[in-house]
Amino acid sequence: MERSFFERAHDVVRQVPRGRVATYGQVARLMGAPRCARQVGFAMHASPGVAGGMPCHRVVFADGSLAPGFAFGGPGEQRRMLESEGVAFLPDGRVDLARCAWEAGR
DNA sequence: CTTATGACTATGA
DNA sequence: TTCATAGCCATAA
Repeated sequence: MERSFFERAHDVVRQVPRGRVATYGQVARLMGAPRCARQVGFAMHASPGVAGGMPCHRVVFADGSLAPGFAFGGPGEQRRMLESEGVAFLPDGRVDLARCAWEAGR
């Protein structure tokens, strides 16, 4: 079975532990496509959702910003969900990558 | 084959 | 610091 780019992205995002966040570029690199951060984002959009085993809310921009136009029920909903998992936020409204950035194999 | 789109990232002003 | 633009590459038509 050939795994589409989507499925590979899903596979990597699924490995992100609770209370941790990963950047699109990081996910792309782990799946063997360091230049395909945008395609990862598109895969998230096309993902089955959190209920489908895809914690796409744990995937953020390289600077810790959350995805614009989010659709889990509202942008504030994603932040609430991440905080509920133990992710720290900065006063600017960005994720504290210095504390919650996910490292592969950990 | 080419063109258009996009939940990104890096760079410059 | 923030904002705008260019480059990147997979997928669809």
